This record gives sequence, structure tokens and C-alpha cells, in this order.
Amino acid sequence: MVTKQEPAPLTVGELPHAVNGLLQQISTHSQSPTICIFAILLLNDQTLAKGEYNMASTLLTRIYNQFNQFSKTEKRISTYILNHAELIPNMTTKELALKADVSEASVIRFAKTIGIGSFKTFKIALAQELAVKEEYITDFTILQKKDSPHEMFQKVVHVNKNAIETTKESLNKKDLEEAVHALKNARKIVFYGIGGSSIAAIDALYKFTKLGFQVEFNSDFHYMLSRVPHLNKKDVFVAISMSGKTKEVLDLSRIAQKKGAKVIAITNINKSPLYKEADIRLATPNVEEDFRIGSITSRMTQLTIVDTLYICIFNMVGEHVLEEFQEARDYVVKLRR
Amino acid sequence: MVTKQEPAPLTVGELPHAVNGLLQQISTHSQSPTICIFAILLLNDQTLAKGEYNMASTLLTRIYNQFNQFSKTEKRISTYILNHAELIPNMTTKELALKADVSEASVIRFAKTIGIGSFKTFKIALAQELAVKEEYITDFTILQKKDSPHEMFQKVVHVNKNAIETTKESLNKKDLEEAVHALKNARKIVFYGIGGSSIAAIDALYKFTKLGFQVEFNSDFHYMLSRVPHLNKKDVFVAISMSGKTKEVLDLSRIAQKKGAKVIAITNINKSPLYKEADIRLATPNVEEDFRIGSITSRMTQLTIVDTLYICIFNMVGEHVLEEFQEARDYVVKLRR
DNA sequence: GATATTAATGAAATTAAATTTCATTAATAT
DNA sequence: ATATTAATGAAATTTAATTTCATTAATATC
Repeated sequence: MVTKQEPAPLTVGELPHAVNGLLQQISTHSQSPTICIFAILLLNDQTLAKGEYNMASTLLTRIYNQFNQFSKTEKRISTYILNHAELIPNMTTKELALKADVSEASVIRFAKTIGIGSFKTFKIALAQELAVKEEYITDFTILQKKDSPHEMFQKVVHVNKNAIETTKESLNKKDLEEAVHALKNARKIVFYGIGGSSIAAIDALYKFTKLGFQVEFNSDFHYMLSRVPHLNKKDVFVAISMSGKTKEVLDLSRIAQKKGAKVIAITNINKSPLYKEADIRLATPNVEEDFRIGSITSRMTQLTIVDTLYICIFNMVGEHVLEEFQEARDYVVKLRR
Repeated sequence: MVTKQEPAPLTVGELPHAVNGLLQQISTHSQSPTICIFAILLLNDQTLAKGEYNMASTLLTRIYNQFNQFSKTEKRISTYILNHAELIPNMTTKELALKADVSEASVIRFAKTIGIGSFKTFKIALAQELAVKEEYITDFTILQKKDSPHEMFQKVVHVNKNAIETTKESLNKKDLEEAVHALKNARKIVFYGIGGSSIAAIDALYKFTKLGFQVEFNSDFHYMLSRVPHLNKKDVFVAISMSGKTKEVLDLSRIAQKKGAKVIAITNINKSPLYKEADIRLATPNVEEDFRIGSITSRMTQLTIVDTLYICIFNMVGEHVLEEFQEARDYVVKLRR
């Protein structure tokens, strides 16, 4: 096996030249940068020479390393902090005291014990430290009976963001391009989804209406049964189903296909019938969900894909369509006067 | 009184020279730095090139972009913040008020103007933003004409995640608890939203139906005009409007309130009529969106709040309701055999 | 083992900081 | 010119953090 050669770190003397080159690239490729925030990590060999000492470690590392030297009250506090780090910056001393089953004064003392002048400063320092961490420390995926509404809110934010991020893992570049191409040239676009997936269908309907496309969606399956047979090879049928096994979605997809329409499926990457049979597959990830709660995160992945399709078409069609839309809105405003 | 001159931002051409000078200073004063992390904020006028669209922006960018719409007091505060961003997280309202030569109340108001629920939260959000070290050469918030579908997909993922995250900055803990309490004890819950906000209304309708609540939503405003007057003080009306100025939403909210129903608003934190008049405000952040593209990210924030309400109520009501729902689903499956 | 001293701890009081309220002034609409 | 609305700062109130004080626990000394 060939070992990857580690990049040699820059010396201080090489810095101006290297940074200059980077800035030239920015200047070249960004005519009018809005904001460009970047940090440069200058990592030097951290094997310390004789007489040198490591003066820095992260806050959480310090808490973890000093755990055994803590009193039992300090241990309770640090255990809670280490397990719920992301929640701490928005907590009061009272809230943390309650959660850790200690007094507020102990919380204040703990901040001082760990080397921070005040709990307020501790929270800000922790917030900054967590902002640069790529993974979460707090296990946000477990919903607990005793969670406060705010804690549940934090968890919802986390799992929704995570779901959207995992869409990157499932969606195929080429499939997306094919879908965009098919939609762009469609005479008519019909969307269909049931239950939670109907949210994405309605959202798509709304967005593509704004883009000026001839679109259709109705939650009434029987009504759709009388509409879909009128599709032809110039049309696109967008089937949205997390599982890919929803009977009504499958039935309509098959009819549309029989009529020559291109069937785009927004469905989980797996071996479902819809996944197998669709002409174009926009794969959503298999986000694991407690079946009791029902689908929340998967809807976010569907909506992100719908957003992407909309943005892609919008970018192609350009501002002309927008102008028409704006005219309509202005007209409505006028009518109200 | 002498007006303070606004800081002129660096042009791209001036960057290499300025950074070079900074690096020389580092080289001179640090013989063997272990870690040296710094960030450079380059604020520029967001004059977009033809074919470019703005999909979202950071806190400091928001402040910078909205600068011209600020009152003179707001301008003083934002000027100070933009010039001393790193200092703000550790300042009190009094300190910032003194530095900016405004009142403390104005500082509190400014945080709300910029879309953050409190000054305390503003400080934490700013601290986190400043701590982020990710190196952006491509600005994920700017949509460019030449972007491929995959690149646009990456951008959509980024701004949608970011929008959900910023919901933490605006939603107030206490408001959430009040809303959860009101919903839990409601005899009937009516949802209403128009356009993009109707997606969140439909999603809420679907979720609270599953929880066993008596719920209602219809996109037909006139139909709702005949339904809402039948509400009473045991009921809850959930108004969903990003801007908080949508006439139909306002009208229905006022009728509901007149009938004694509790009005919960899911709306942007600002001075809109809906925000002022609602009994309970679930504040969504002012995610800055290019009006030409329309609201994408704000819908994600609304849906996240709806998810949170659902999860909170679900957690309280317990699995009992789920069993009833599961029975209904099993029954449907049986009917198909 | 008893006693004295020190440390840990929580309740309560105090202080600090944030936020809201109220009155005044400025800006805008009619 | 007048009325209305918005902006603003001072002051009051509320929230949150911190300090103080008394009690209990742990440790050291005899």
C-alpha cells in the first residue's frame, strides 16, 4: 500500500508568498466577492522541544481530563456539560443547576474551577469552541420524555439539518442533470405524493407554477386516475414517495409511463418498486426515523430536492419568468387599492 | 455633532498588500508559533453580477446589507459592530451603548431588528459565526449563472441547513413553552397561511390530525371567513406568515382574537402587524432571500417550528395516540386485502 | 476516637445585565 | 398646520449571575 505523503507545513517565512497566491486566486475568480471569511491554520510540528509546554487545549478536553480531580458535585456538572455541550450556551445557571441536580452557586464555582472567569464567559467560549467542531457532542437523536420544549427544538433542528446534509450522500449528479433536463423541456409536469410526501408535491406545484410551467397535482387519487392517462411523451410525471412502495403512487407512475411520459421518482435509495421502475431516480437517503414519530426528516430531504430542481430551472429560465410573476403580484396589489 | 465616517472596505486589489503587512507583523513577533488562527472579514458591497442571485447571508452580512435601511441610531450601532465584531460577544448592553453613543434600549431593539430574539442570543450567534474556520473560496450563498446542477444542489443544501440553524437565534424559549401549552389544551386548532406559508400550514394540519386533534385548514380565504367566527376561547388559531403583513392572515387572526381564540403567529421577528398583535409569537429568523427567487429557506424555518410543536405535543400525549393511529393504518391495510 | 480546621455545598441575598415601559421628540402622512 | 406613527432615551422592572452566609462534610491533628 502506498502511504499518502503528508503535506509539509509552511514555515513562517513562506507565509506571505503562499497567502499572496491564494488571494490572487480569489481576486481572479471572484469579481465582486460579497463576504469571504477564511482562517488560516498555521500548524507547526507539535512535538515540543525541551522546555516547551503545551499551553492550549480545548475547554471540553480540559473538563474531561480533569474529571477525576473533581468533587462529586463538579463531576455531576461536568458530566452534564460533556453530554449536552450544545445546549449549554443557551442555558441559565438555574437551568443547568436543575439539570445537573446541583446549586446555582456550584455552577458558578465550576466555571471558575475550569479556568473561566464567569459562567457567562464560559458559555461564550463553549459556543465558539463548538462552532468549529464538525460533529455534535450532544446526542440529539434521542427524544426523552423529560425533555423541555427547548431541548426538543434543539433536537429537531439537529436532525433536520442532518437529514438535509445526508441528501448529498444519496443524490447522484447525473440523475439530477437528467431530471433538470427533462423538466426544462416538459410540456406539462404532474406531481403526486401521499401523506407527508404530498407536502413536497404541493411545494413543487407552487414553485413550478411560479416558473410558468403547466403543472398539476391533486391529492384525490381518483381524480388523478382520470388525468394521468392524458399525458404523453412530452410530459413529466414526478412521483414522490419515501418508501417507493405506495400503491397509488406506483399505479399512477405506471400509467404515466405507459403513456410515454418520463417518470421522475423522488424516493429513498433502495430496491423499492418505484425506485426500480422510474425513468429517472432522485434518491433521498434512508434517514432512520422512529416509526412512531412518523416522517419528518425525510420530508426535508424531499423538499431540498424540490428546491434544487426549482433553483436549477430558475437559473436556466432566467429573470424573464420572474418579471411575469412580479407583474401578476403588482396587479393584485393594484386591485386592492 | 460630528458624524462618524463610515469605514471604507478594502477592495480586492488592496487585499494582498494589507494581508502581507499583517503577516509580516506575525513573523516579526512570533518566532515559532504553534497555532495562530485569525480571520479576516472582507465586507464588500453586494453588487451582484448579472445572472447572480443571493440565497442567504450571514449575520454580519445582513447587518452590512441592511445598513442603508437603518435609522441613524441603528447605523451607529451596526457601524460599531462591524468594526469591532470580535469584541461584541463579551460586551454588555451598557458597554455597547456607550461605545456606539446610543441608549441601551436601542441596542436591545437593534438585535431584534436584525432578526435575533435577544441581545444575549445575538452575542452567542456572533461568537459562533466568528469562530467558524471553514475556508470558503466558493460563496455558497451566491447562485451563479454558470453553476452546474450539482453545484446548485450543494448550495441549496448549505442555505437550507443554515436557515434551520438560524431558527435557534430567533425562537424564544418561553414563547415555545406557551405555544405548546396552548396547543395541548386546545379544543380545536385552525391553521392558516398563504403561498409558501401554506406548505407549513398543511404540514401542521397533517401532523396534528395524527395526534388526534380537531384541526382545520383551507386555502380558500372566503371559506375560512365563514369558519373562523365560530372559534371561541378554547380554540387556537395558528397564523403562518413570513412577512407578518399578509392581509388575509391578518384579517383571520383578528377575527379569531375577537372571538377569544388564542392566536399563535409563526412569523419573522420584526415589527409587522401580525408580530405585534399575536398572543403568542413563534419567531422565525429574518433569513435574507433574493426576492426574485422567492422564499425557500424561510419555509424551512417554518417547518422546523411546526416539527418542534408536533414533537413536543407528541412527547406529552404519549404513545396512546400513536396506537390509535396505528390501528387506523392497520385497518386500511386490511381493507386492501 | 475526639476535636479542630478546612473544604464543599446550597439557600438566600445582592449585584449585574437585559429587557420592558413610559414619556418625549422626530418623522411622516393627511 | 395638524394628526398620527415611529424612533429614542430614561427609568423601572425583570432576569440572570454572582456573592455571602450558614450548614454539613471531609480531613488533619492530637
